[in-house]
Amino acid sequence: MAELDDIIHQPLRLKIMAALNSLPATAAGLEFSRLKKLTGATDGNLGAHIETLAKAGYVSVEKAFVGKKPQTTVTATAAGRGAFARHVATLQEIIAGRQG
Amino acid sequence: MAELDDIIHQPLRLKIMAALNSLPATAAGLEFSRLKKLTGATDGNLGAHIETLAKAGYVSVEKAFVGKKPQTTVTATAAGRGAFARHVATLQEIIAGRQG
DNA sequence: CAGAGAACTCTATAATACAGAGTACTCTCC
DNA sequence: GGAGAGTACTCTGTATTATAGAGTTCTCTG
Repeated sequence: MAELDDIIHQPLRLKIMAALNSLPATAAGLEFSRLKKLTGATDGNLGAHIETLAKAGYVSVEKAFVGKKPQTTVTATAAGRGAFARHVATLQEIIAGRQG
Repeated sequence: MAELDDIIHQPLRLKIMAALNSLPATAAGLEFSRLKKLTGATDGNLGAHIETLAKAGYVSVEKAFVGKKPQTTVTATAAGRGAFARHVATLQEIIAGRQG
């Protein structure tokens, strides 16, 4: 049976990747605060999971200042989009109950 | 954002539930050894996860003797089928990136 | 200066997952 | 009858992880 990607499988990270993936590849990404609202995660938790994804090379993180406030923007990398697509395909295979 | 079912989300348990769910509701279920082959899990691991699913009321476990060998058959309960269906729906919602 | 907002890092706890060893019972083969 | 294998565990130990929450740094506003 096909193997799931542990990095992506975690619920919060799955949500993050899905949210980023739903954007066109040319889009800028999502800001920290937007992801926080979408996922309902706490600051610390979200930051930790973004780091896990970044370490895996699935997202890139850009820090900038908007006005004088810090703003972190998270974008899915090509590798991240690929891994997400494969993960979803694997999920669908499992869900369909293809046995073998 | 919708919440995933922790019991079902674990990869091995997801595979078990998917395999059981792919059978018609009238079917007898799957034997321990068949599930072991399908999932690639070890005996102990598989037993433990079946117990977790059974405790949650998602599967029922029947022990019988076939010839003189013990045979354990695992069947999805109505609750289990419902929870699995909801879980899959939630997954699909997340994957589709519906934001909000 | 006090307070608030952004985006953390760090710490501590609690829950898992998983492998592997060991157990109990039964069958087959010599 | 004894050795070895198969089924389906239970138990133990380790290692990873998730998560909350506290504390930190910087900046702006009143």
